[in-house]
Amino acid sequence: MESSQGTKALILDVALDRFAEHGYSGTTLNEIADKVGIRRPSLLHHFPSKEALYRAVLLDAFADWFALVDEAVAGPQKRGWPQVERVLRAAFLFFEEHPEFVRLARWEALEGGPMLSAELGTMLQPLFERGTEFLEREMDAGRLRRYDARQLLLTGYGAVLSYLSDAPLITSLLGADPLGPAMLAKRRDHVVDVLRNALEP
Amino acid sequence: MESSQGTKALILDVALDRFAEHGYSGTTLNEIADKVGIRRPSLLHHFPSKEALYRAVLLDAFADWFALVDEAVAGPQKRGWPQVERVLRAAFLFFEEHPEFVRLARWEALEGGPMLSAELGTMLQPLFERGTEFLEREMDAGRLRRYDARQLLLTGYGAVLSYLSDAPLITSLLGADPLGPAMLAKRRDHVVDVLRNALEP
DNA sequence: GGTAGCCTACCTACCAGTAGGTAGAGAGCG
DNA sequence: CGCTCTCTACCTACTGGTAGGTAGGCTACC
Repeated sequence: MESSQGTKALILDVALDRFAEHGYSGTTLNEIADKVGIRRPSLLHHFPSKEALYRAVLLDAFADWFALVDEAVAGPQKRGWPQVERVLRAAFLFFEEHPEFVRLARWEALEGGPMLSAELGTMLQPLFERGTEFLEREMDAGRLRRYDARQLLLTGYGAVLSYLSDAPLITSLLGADPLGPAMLAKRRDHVVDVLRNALEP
Repeated sequence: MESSQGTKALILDVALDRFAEHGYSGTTLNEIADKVGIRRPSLLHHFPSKEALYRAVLLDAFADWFALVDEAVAGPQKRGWPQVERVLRAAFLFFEEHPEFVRLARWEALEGGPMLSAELGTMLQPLFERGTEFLEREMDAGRLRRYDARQLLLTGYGAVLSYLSDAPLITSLLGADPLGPAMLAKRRDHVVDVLRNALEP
């Protein structure tokens, strides 16, 4: 019971870390089991298969993300750019604090594994639609410059997540740790800045 | 000789396709050999190891990319936004025509394999620096709105490449093929649009 | 209270399958 | 002939997953 819960949670923790680091096919169960401190069969006692473990990790991670979005949207509703900035900053902060989530999502987006097309797609779609509708409403009201709302969401997605997921590459380009506090703050302000100038009417 | 050259080129071709599709660890030599139409040992006659093959593929792909950049920059130099748009559109077109390159680069950026930090990093850095210098010059001259030039380059990188590399995810969000001609044109114009509004003084 | 039965968590030993890579022989050709 | 290319046959290492067993805690019944 107690040790079970602890172990299971620990496995999920370690697995998130490894899958985020090396992707699904780049991670082995032995690797995870070793880090947890048990043998592979013991790991498979808690999760019936590698894929089941991966699913659990993915669903867990996205549950956190959905929770954040709900919370961010539930807050004091503003209009036009201020609301966009509010959500943008909340998302950025979440990603900063969950770098494993970002990389996990990126792997998933690249691989387009079975999880994605099936469950994740249908989980993300409503979110995407909600964002689209908000942007279109604000554009119609003239509070934001007009763009294709879906394209705009994808632009934000790319601008924010690429930086955080591609840290290895960006490190070698910038010659500095892109995930350090100073650089993160710089990045956050930059993206906000660019989008504000592009969006404010 | 002839068949050797042909086979070697064919191997590189197929390997690019597979590595772009499933990444390094998700691709097997058998998979490549099968598609080429030879046995794995025959493949290993042309490239001493999987890693060597991967290196060759990566270097080949980036050689194409560097060639394009040189060409794009060599053209009739303009100033301010028009030059940015020119290069941006050239890059976008190149990526559209080389979707395998985009995904390969993305995978590399994520994995941050040994290739990246060592060779690719040092290959991309001068390019990055050149872009930075151009942007800073134009900003100093007041022909572009002021931003952190490096951050701006990374934003462009993310906005363009995410869309093209994450096609599987975006398909399920958009409910349409993001790599179809119509969608590509839409994306191209959107990114140009956003950046113009953000950059023109 | 002791003890029999069951359950959870973990182990070692093993399975079949597949990964990348090697050895060596045969074919075709200059 | 020698050289290049390809093959079959093989190797070792390791993959995800299974079989079977053990230690220890909880519950129930005498």
